[in-house]
Amino acid sequence: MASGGNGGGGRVIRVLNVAEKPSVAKAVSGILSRNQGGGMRVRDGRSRYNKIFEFNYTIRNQPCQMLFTSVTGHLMELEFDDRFRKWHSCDPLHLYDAPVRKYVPQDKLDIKRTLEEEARGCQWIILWLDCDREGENIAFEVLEVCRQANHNLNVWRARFSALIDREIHQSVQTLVQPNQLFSDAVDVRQEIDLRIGASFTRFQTMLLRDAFVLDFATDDRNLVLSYGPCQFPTLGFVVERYWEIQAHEPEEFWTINCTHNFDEGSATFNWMRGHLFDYTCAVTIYEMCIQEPTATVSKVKQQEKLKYPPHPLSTIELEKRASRYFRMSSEQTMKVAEDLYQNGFISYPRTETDCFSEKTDLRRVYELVVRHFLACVSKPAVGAETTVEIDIAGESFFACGRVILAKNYLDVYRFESWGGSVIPTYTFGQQFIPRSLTLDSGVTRPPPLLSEADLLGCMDKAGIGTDATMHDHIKKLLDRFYAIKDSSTRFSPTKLGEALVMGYDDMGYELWKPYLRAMMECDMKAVSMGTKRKTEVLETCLQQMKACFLDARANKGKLFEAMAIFFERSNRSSGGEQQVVGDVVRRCGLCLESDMVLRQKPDGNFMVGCLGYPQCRNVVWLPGSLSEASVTENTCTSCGPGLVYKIQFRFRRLEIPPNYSAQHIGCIGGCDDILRQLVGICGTGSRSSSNTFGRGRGNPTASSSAQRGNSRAQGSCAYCRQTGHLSNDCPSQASRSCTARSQEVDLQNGLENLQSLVIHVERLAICALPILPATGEESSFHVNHGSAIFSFGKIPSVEVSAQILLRPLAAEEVVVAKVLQIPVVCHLCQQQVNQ
DNA sequence: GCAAGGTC
Repeated sequence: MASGGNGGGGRVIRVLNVAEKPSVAKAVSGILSRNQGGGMRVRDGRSRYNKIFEFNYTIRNQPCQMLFTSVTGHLMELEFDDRFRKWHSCDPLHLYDAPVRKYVPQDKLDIKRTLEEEARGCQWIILWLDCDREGENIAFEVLEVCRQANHNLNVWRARFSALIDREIHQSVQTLVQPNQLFSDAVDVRQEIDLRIGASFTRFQTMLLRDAFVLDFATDDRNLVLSYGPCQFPTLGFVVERYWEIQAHEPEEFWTINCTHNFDEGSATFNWMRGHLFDYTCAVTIYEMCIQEPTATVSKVKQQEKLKYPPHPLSTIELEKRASRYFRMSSEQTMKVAEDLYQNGFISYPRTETDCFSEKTDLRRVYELVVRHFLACVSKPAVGAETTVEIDIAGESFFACGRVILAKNYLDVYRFESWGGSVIPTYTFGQQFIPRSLTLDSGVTRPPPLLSEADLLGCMDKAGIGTDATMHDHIKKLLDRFYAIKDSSTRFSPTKLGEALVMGYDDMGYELWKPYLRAMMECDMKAVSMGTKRKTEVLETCLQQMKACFLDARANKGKLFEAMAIFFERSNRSSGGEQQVVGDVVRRCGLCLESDMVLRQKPDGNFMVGCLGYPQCRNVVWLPGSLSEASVTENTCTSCGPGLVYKIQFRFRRLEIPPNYSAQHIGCIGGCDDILRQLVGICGTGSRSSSNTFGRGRGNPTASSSAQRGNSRAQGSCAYCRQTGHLSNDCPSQASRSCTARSQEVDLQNGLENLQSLVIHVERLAICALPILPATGEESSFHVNHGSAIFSFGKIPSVEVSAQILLRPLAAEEVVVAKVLQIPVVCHLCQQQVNQ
């Protein structure tokens, strides 16, 4: 370490030390002051929680007078400028550009004053914040406050991972500089979370709250329908499982069971085949067994089995187990853990625990923590397990028996058990006649609703929230009336929660899935590693989310439709008008039976839909920026079959780019470039699976709200959304890949038809950037493919709008990427995957 | 009245 500019020689310098929480300030001061002359003194700061410890210490031969205080987590918060704070102060869209500022909230002002006062009298500052990204960000918050009070501070960062003597002494002798990149990554997260959260929350609250009778809320005028990048995916997990259960169709299966009794006892033998769904097949085998029922022992295996104690308790594991064993909510568990920590019984509950108090306490969480610790350091339980296999008429059956030899850790860990079962002794080749041989039937059952432990597991796996915040997100679902928890701590969505997820799902968005958060996490990592710049990530992400927001707003009809399934319309809003039957635009090319007419939806968006609805769901959605539309008497000379009447459009000036005219006479038959471009820029009134401008493939009913229930389950096919098979086995896959192949050939043969390709990509995308990159311009965007993130590199020499996909890449998209010669590179292995 | 992240 360089010698401090204000230090030098033997003169004692004053060093301000700041920890993230009072307990760390106290613990580190205790370690550093031990065996130092003068001992340790404590005095109050302006905040009653954050004391100041004083002692002498020598850093690299420099005698120091150490002042050690703390903050309590983040010192600052990010907020919009005052003029954007009120909900009706601006269009929520502006929250993507509105100025934001960091400020010290009222309840942290006393800590700020302490820091300012103490910093004035010091030459050095050592930042002892936790060594993670949030800690680094807090370090810069502390620094900002202290530097304003004293410009000449010499700044150092202590890196430590445990509050043990050796590590603390070593870290203070090898001080480093704070890491700006780590802090930048947190700045990015904060700003994105704030802008997305506030814009979508205001949007959906103001859109839906007054439009429907939300009977569950006592005061629905003050209800907030919040959206957040963590709370919504958490809700998504709950809804997805709920839909999976709804979609489950019980299926009868058949199994053969065999029992054997003799002097030593009895045994139940299970059929090696498990069960069969084919009754005829099961009956045939059963009859074979009945005719030759003599059982011959074909295998006897004896082995020692160990049951291992649990791993040390992490915060999430503590929450899961308390929920499983005691049915305590994760929020309640964290409250108790916090209390135990405050009273000195357990170590800090929000980070991994590596020390345990010897004191005892009757509180259940404490008992769990202690017993868990004791189990961790105990020996595994030991059992002797016997497996016997028998043969009856060529069919195999097996039975297992277990004797517990030593309970070991199970003695102390009373929350777990290991059942034993005794079976008689069998020898190889032994024969016997079973006591019973039965053909039994059963039905498949759906998975259970998600338990709190399941939900925590899903969040943990998907990286939603941190160990300190997961329980908050779960509680938020309950507080917002998005989900309920039943008496067995299992979660199901409320009508509101289901409607919101359904609405976004019908738009084709996966805003309720964890991919967005995963992508943000990926970007944050890139910022903290220095491979991407903070401004670049912020700009890209917010631009994409703004486009997504615009698109969601243009498709708000889908949210309306989903809400209307569950709730009565309210007379408080003006959105309840009936749809008017409009003028005929053309004959429907899908059902060939009805006319397509121009209509304005209750939410204001325009569409050209088939009068054969609901039997025929052919629809063409028009740009979201339309204020008026009327069918003219002019017909298009290039589109067909049959007459296609042109439409007079009037667009909202502020919602279209300046180089487009607000008045336009256009055609929906597919020839109109201007209309197509405006759809690309402004989005449409819907993103239903029906095609835009009547092109491309479309399963006209795939995402219809009316089909809900059976089509959304996790177990349903990702391609056709039908149940009964997964995407791997999709019967439509064969024809689908043929389509993809022929399309590939078509496209390769005639890349002049690029417009349809652009539309094709758009239709599949979750949200489209409104800005078209210039031809050949370098750009990049990400694609989440299963668990891997792909990035599209150079935009090829065609005009195609950049996309951001928040879901796995479909086969057709891979073809599109291939045809466009877009390299798809795996972020994880850096290999090109579509060569 | 919005987010998520610290911690009291």
